[in-house]
Amino acid sequence: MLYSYHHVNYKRSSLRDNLLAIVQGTNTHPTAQELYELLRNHYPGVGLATVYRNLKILVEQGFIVKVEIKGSSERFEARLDRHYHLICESCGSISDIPLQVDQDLDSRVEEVTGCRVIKHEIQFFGLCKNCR
Amino acid sequence: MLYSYHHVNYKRSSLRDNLLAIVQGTNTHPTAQELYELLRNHYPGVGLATVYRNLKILVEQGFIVKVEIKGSSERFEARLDRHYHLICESCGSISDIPLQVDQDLDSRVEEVTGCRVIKHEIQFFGLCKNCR
DNA sequence: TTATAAGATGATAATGATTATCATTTTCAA
DNA sequence: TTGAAAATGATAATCATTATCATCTTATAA
Repeated sequence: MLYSYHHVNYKRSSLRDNLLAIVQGTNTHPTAQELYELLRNHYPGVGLATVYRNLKILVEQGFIVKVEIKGSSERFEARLDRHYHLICESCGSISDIPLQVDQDLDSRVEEVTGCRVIKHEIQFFGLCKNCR
Repeated sequence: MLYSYHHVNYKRSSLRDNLLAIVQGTNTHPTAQELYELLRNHYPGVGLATVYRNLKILVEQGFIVKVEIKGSSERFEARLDRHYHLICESCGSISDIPLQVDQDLDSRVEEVTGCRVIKHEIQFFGLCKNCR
C-alpha cells in the first residue's frame, strides 16, 4: 500500500518503519547521529545519509517533529501534541514540560504587535532533575 | 585603557567599536554576513573571520547578544533586556515583541518538573506587519 | 619616545552538520 | 514479471562557523 503526501509516492521501507519505531520509543529527543547508531543494531550497513533522508520524510509525513535547540544538532521526537522543552545547561538533555500550552498568548501578541501569529514555542533553560 | 573580562585583556580596536555601533544602531537582528557587508563600507579590507571573532568578543563582554533562530544563521542584537521574538515565516525577519517577560513562568515550571529553571525564551511564528 | 609583549587582523584551511549526487538495488502496481 | 519510481550506500558538496598562522597594531613601562 502506498501512502502519499506532497509530490511523492513513498514506497514502504522497513528501515524507515524501524527508524520511526525508534523515535516513537524514546523521549530523549535523539539526534540523527544517535538514531544512526541505534539503527545500526538492526541495519549494520546503513548510511548516515539514509537516516537523514528518512527523518526528513517522516517529518514531512507528520509522523515525527524536528526539534531545533540552540547550540545542538537537530533533534527528533514523536510527540505530536504541542508542548514546551527544558534544556539542561549541564548535561544538554532535553525534557518535555508537563504544562498546558498557553493558547491566549498568540492572540495577545497579535493585539500588541499587529502581526499575524500562528504559533509560539518556549524553551526553558536550567538543570534537569539529575543535574540539579 | 584596557578593559578585561574572562581570561583576556582586549585591546581597543576601532573596527570592533564600529561593529558594536552598527549592531546598536539597528533592530533587524543582523547576521554576521550582513554585518560584514555593512562594515566593509568603513573597512573595505575587513575579513569575515574578523567579524565573527569580534562578535564573539562583544557577546562575551556583554555588549551584544547572540540570537539563535531555527532555520537561520546566528543573529545579533544590542538590546540587553529580556524580550521575546517573532519570526516572520514569509520574509524571515525577526521583530521584538513589546510584551512583559513572564517572571512567574520559570517558578511554575520548577514546581511542575522538579528541575531548576534559570530562564526561558519564547519565539512566536507568523507574519510580520509588512507580510500579513 | 621607544621597545616589547599581547592582541588584532586578513587570508585561508579546517571543521561539523546537513544535503546533493549517482550508481545500484528494491518495491509495487499493472 | 516487468518497468517505473523510490530507496539505499558511498561519497562529494555545501554552508556557517571556527582555527591557524604570519603579519600588523596597540598599550604599557622603561
